Amino acid sequence: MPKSRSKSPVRATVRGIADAAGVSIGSVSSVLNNRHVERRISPATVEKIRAAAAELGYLPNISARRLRSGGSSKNTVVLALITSFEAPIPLVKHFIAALQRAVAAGSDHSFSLLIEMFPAGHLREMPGLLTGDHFNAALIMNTTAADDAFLTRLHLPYPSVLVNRAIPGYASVVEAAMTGGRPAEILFRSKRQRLAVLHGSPLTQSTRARVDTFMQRATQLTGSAPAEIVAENLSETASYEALQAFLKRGGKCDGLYAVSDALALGAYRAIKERGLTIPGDIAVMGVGDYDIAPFFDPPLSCVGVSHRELAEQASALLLQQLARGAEPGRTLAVPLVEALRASSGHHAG
Amino acid sequence: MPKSRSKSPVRATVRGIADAAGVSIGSVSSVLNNRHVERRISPATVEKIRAAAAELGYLPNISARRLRSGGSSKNTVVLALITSFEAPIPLVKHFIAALQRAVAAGSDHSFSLLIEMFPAGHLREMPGLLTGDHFNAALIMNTTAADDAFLTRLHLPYPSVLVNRAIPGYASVVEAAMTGGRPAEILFRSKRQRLAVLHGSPLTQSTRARVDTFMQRATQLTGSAPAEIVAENLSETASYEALQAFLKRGGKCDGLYAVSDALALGAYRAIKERGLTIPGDIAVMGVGDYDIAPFFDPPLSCVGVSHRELAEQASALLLQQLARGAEPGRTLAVPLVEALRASSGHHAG
DNA sequence: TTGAAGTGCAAAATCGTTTTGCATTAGTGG
DNA sequence: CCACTAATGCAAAACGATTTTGCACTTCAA
Repeated sequence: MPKSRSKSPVRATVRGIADAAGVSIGSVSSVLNNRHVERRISPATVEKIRAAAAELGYLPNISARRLRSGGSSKNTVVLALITSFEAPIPLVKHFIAALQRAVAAGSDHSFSLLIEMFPAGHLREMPGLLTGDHFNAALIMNTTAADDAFLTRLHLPYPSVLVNRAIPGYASVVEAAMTGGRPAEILFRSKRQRLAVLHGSPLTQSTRARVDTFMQRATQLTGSAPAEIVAENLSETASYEALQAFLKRGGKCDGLYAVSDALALGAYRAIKERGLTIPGDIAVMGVGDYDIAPFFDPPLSCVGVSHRELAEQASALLLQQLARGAEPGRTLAVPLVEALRASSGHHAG
Repeated sequence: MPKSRSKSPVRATVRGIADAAGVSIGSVSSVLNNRHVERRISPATVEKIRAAAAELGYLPNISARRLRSGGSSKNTVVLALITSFEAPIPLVKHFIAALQRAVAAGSDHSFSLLIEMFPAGHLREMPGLLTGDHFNAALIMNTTAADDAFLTRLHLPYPSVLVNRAIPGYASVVEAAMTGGRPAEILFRSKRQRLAVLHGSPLTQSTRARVDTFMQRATQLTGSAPAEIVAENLSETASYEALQAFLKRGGKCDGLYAVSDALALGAYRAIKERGLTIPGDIAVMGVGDYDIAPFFDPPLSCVGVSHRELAEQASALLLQQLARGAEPGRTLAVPLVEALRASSGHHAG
């Protein structure tokens, strides 16, 4: 006779089903995996077990299952991609791809990729973050200042790489410093004198840097500070409305730096609707985070890091940490790439 | 004295470390979790254990860890998003978001989301797919015909929902049938007589349906079969080149249906470069899979399913299956939505 | 010298599953 | 009625980790 645990609320485990059906857990497992024929379980018993399983709403515990029958994927390394819900997903896509490539390229382990999302500012509440019992290593992006403060205070007990955030003690991959400086130079060389910068709200560590370095270099070159146009959020629509309002109230500029391509796209519409031309009346620079920037009308000039490159470096750094044990937290700067197209007055590309 | 297992190659487990350091596994665990101070492990022992762990390149087995110290997330349900590498990722984004919303909305379980990618046509080789020991339920998209055949033959032993594929026995969410018919009607009503359809290669089950229904309805309305323009792949560039070639060799049309927005964007460029206008010379219809279609120049008219809606329905269906046990494989058709904008000769939106 | 307090670590229990070996019962032929 | 096979399903041993318990030793004070 199978021993019963006699716990008050029957949990939906093999043991719970076994108790409910009055059989042993071995039999339950056999039936649940459709091995009942080769294990020679009688039809009546199979039926009893199936009924009990359905009744209890059984769902197998994946951890237990993998632990027991690991097979080839015995010690699977679990990689987590941790990002806030508000993330620009095109970036996420590159990370998924880069991790997959890095993993495929060469490794004795087998990997699986977990996506964890948290509401911006609430990283600390993510289950498993502190105990490290959900993954072996993590790639963390799109954190807010509050999240960063939290990470600074408590060092995570497993390999982790931050994207576009430099925090002491962590490995990180960031975009090169002059992301804002180059656009200022390019617009200036294109004979623009009244510059403006367009950004969303709130500013992150990296967009803040873009705005600041642009302001600084632009002021240096043109002798006057650029206008700062702030959209309500990071969407095309918000950008469109912000620039429309700027132009309507008589704002003037002949060179515009949008700190994301989504903003640039919204700006395009506002400029054209106003009857102005690109780059004739206003030259526009973006950062190259949309793959389709070359298909804007006119094609958008960009200065920024390649998302693909950023993702590639971050993945590599993570796997290195995993392989070599505790690597000192190194910060890697990804170099800028320029793509000059028609929107800045260069010939179409 | 701790008992040793004396296995030839020392594996990187707590036991392996314990053997190497000559201590018990309990002590190893304490040190590895930085509990050594409250567990009163001597500094010398701590050092020995740390050295052995580093030497062996220890990585904790996540399954074992979760199994033992599950805590609140004791029975975590693992949801997998399975897609081919070649997937249009914008869709993936919607699924991630929809699953997260559905899960947050109401459930007694805690969930975690796994992303699994496979090379198109090689779904069958995915580890854990048949045994079901990697996840509790799966949402499967972007399969090829070969993958579909495989799924037909072997029924997966856990709840699963297919996206844009109808296979007997599986629950699935597909776009409504007339995705191609409506664009034909809209272009015809807009006084276009020489229609054309632009698609990539290879055709999937759903793009094939779009092309076919368009062809059929267009022929019915205009009295002649539309031209079929085939791009080499699904990219903007391929589309640009295909339409450019078509126009260069004297191909004529005044109404174009592109079966994805990426293709439409490439088409825009080819049309404009040729000195033609949209919608004056050629009216264009897309399917609305780019969020930024309203920001095309001119704004792109679309008839298609909302990706958000598709993802929402699929997630809901998956969670229903999970909750109610085995639900009969139901196919859900997501209705079409129309957004008529300037590109089809309607007023700008 | 002896009891108490303190130290360091081994051993055992546990998480939920799968699988292997074995014990029991039923069925059959002589 | 006995022996032998077939049928059935139970018990126990893993899987790799964490946590709790408790034993053996030291050290110290009385």
